[in-house]
Amino acid sequence: MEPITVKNQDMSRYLEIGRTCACGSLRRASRLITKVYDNFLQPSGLKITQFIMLMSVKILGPITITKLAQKLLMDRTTCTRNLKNLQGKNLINFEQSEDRRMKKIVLTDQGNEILEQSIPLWEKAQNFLLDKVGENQMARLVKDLSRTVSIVRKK
Amino acid sequence: MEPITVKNQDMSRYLEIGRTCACGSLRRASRLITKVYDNFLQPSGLKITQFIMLMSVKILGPITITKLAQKLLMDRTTCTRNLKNLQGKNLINFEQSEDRRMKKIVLTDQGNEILEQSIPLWEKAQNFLLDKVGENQMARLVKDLSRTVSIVRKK
DNA sequence: CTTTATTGCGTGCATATACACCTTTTAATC
DNA sequence: GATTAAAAGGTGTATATGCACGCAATAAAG
Repeated sequence: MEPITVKNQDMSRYLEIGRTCACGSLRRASRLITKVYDNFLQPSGLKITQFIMLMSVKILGPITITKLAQKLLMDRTTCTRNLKNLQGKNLINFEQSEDRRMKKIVLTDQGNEILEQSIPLWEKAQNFLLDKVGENQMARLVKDLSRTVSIVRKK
Repeated sequence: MEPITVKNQDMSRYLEIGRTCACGSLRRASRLITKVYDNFLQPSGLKITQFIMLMSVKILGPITITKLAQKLLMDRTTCTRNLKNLQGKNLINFEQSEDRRMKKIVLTDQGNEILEQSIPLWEKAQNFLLDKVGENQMARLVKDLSRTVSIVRKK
């Protein structure tokens, strides 16, 4: 019987890892929730990532790629390519700056328009979750995520 | 003054969306935490996604692609391609089943070995987070994520 | 036993993500 | 002012992600 016992012990260790891995939980949830938002946003032609980037540019005004990437905790080169997609859809554009190393990202008129149109769709997704998960639960989750990020980023 | 007032009102609306979007929070956190685990796992040659998939195959035994994808809340075709990478590294393989539609995923010997070797690296990452975030905080986050996923998945 | 539905899987396409490495431009140092 | 350091950005490569569509094998319906 011993081999079986040993095997079972090992298995419970693996199960424990599977249950407790913070990254696994995050990525699983991220995939699921992303799909929810993407589905609701579909009529706008935007995915939630694109919506978030447009919204960020709207809020942070003309901003450089590097700084936007920092705000979104995204690799700069990821940001570059995501922005290129948005430029291809005519939703953002790049302004040449005085400092010729950098360019400033700005929303186009069409970008503003699409963003405005997609906000109600975002609200539908958000409310769908609020209804299901509960307002308190959801607020706590968002807050905990934000706090976790702050702590982990601290050097 | 009115145009400015209106403009500011709109801006606070955008800010509110940016702060409260569950998907934005999740994806930001997911990017950051993924990087933490990927860094710790680097000596193993695995990324956290691959580690999780190997671990899942270890736990769920010989399992079909579709069922593994369901467990991981991952699109089946994503699962297929991720598995193809792992097969390329000789970490998993496919067994032909009686039902010739399906194949069963199994760990190779090398897959078992690499998984075993990478567990201490995963533990380093997990402990790094536990230290920073705190045990209770982290447990709550993982639990909340799991609960959220359960609720959202319910039809 | 044929027809139809379902199940499991693969591929093409597009987006998202990040690392390594490189170029260009500005800032700092001497 | 020349040299060096730092900052901003781009490209190549690789992995991760999911949708639309199609194929083959099995199960269900008639």
